[in-house]
Amino acid sequence: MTWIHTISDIERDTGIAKDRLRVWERRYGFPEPQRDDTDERLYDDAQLFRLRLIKRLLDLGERAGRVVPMAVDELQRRVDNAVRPLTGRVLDEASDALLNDLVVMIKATDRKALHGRLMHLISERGISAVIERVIAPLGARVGEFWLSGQIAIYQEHLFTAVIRSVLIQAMEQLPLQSAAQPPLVLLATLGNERHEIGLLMAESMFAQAGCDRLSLGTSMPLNEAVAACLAVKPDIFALSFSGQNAPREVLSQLKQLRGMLPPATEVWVGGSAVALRLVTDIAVARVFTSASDIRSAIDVWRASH
Amino acid sequence: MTWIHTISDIERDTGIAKDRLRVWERRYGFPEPQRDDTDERLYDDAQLFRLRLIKRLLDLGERAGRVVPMAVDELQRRVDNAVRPLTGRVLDEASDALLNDLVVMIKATDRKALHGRLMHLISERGISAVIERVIAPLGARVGEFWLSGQIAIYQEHLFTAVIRSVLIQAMEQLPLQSAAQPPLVLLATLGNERHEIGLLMAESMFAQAGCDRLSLGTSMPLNEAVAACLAVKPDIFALSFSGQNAPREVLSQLKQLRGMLPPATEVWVGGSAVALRLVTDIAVARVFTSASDIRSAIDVWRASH
DNA sequence: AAACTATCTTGTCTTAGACAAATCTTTTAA
DNA sequence: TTAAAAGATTTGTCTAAGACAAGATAGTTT
Repeated sequence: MTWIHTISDIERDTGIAKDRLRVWERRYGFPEPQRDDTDERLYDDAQLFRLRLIKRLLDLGERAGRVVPMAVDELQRRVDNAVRPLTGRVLDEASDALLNDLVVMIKATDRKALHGRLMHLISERGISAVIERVIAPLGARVGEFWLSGQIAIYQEHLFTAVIRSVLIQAMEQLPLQSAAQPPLVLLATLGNERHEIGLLMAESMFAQAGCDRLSLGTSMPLNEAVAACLAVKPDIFALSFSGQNAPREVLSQLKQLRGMLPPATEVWVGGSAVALRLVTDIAVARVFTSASDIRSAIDVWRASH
Repeated sequence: MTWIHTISDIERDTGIAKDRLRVWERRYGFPEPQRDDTDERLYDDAQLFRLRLIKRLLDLGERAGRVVPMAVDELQRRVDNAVRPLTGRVLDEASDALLNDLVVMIKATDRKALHGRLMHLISERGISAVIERVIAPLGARVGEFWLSGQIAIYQEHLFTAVIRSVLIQAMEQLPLQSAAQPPLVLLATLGNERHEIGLLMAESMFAQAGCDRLSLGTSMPLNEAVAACLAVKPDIFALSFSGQNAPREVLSQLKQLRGMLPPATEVWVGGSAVALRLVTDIAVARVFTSASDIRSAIDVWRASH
């Protein structure tokens, strides 16, 4: 079954504005959609798919003039290359098999099996190990499968729903550590970032480290995030960025943020590392590439307060 | 402090597309923004505020030609009139004072007090009573305060965060009712609907009624929601609509949904009643105007299965 | 190598006109 | 009197090509 999409559909599905699509067509000759009887653009599935790849590469820092005219397989190759070093941290066979099992459950929308398996894993190995070795790489795989059309949006939502429920349940079950003055962590995701899983994983790690935490949820406008931070006065402001974010955008947001927050508030960021490699150089925020680092960072923080 | 907004800001903050803003200016003479040195539109706070009121009335079913040229106080009056019958279910003094207390906490961003007070109320009166008499009307008030600029977006997010955490905690604490075959409820919010609280309240009610439930979260595209429903095969598909939704839109979505789902799957909808009055007439979904009805409806459902 | 300048690139804004789908109003028929 | 059909209006979104500023790249100089 092949579908026909209007320019509005394409804008919604890819995040590329209508103006931008039209100007690409004028300048680079792609996409050149069919027209209906009133001369309005009608895009097909192949164009949508190619545009998704293009968007991904643009978010990774490529320039429009270079990638827009590129053929599909070339685009695919480049996306794979860019993504491999992140997704494919060499895994042993057992872990790989486990992940495959879980992916099969997601594709079969077998939420009960997924939920049960994950809860069992957590009780066996502990929450932080499962986050780092199972949930995080699983999230990356799901993202890739979605990009290549092997997983539907609703399956991704179901996956998110299951992870959300698993992690919340696991957090509730953590023993109450009544430290005298636990650090207060404010969590959020900036701008258009709708990926909740990264945020949940971070929150779980903070929970396990005995922190007092408050999550603002996803998609906070920058100035609102700052306002919230000034009002709540957390010790740490933790942000999560997925691969969907353009590196430039991330960097500029973080710089602005740092400038507007009191120096005493630490800014910690985590997520897919593409965007964050840039940040490490500039001392604008503390970058976490691995979930387990949060634990030790909190210990250090505690020691110095 | 008065702020200047570009047309993109206005689009983001009000949800009114740029084209629409320009054509209103051309046709109705409002908004007529200042221009910068390159002739680009610059809107001020008063215009933004008036546009928010206009958007609200449009969502309530008014037509653009009528409301766009209207003066602010007239707009305000009409919004108040439209909203009163929903928000203002006559409250006794004690309840009113309680709500005022809670609003004060929100304005002071005192999340701990809010969390504590709500948890205490729940342990005292039970989750469903608190949802119906406290959280639901509180949500309505917060929405109104946000519209009139007395509550910032981040405060609304904080409020949502606190409610989310309170309700999840309360759900976890519910006794495990191991009925033989609990009904499976799939929950979601359609389209642009980002209001999570309604969904959480519904989920809590289902949880209390001993249902097996799975929430897809907010903003599911219609066709994806259908796909999810076909895959999960729930007994009940529960949808939440806030006042942000245009009645027509809601109705058309529900009709489409009903047509695409198997007849055995019941569709239950709830939320601010404006949009839903329409639905009651057409037998397309079961409408809930009060949270407590869910409980008895589930009992009925159980009896017949 | 760092800093400055100039040249491209690229996204977004501008204009006014056209049109289809939705909604309202009027007319016609049962 | 009510219901259906027809006509008129409203309204959101599309179209075109041009302009421009901010950002990125390349070239030059210190």
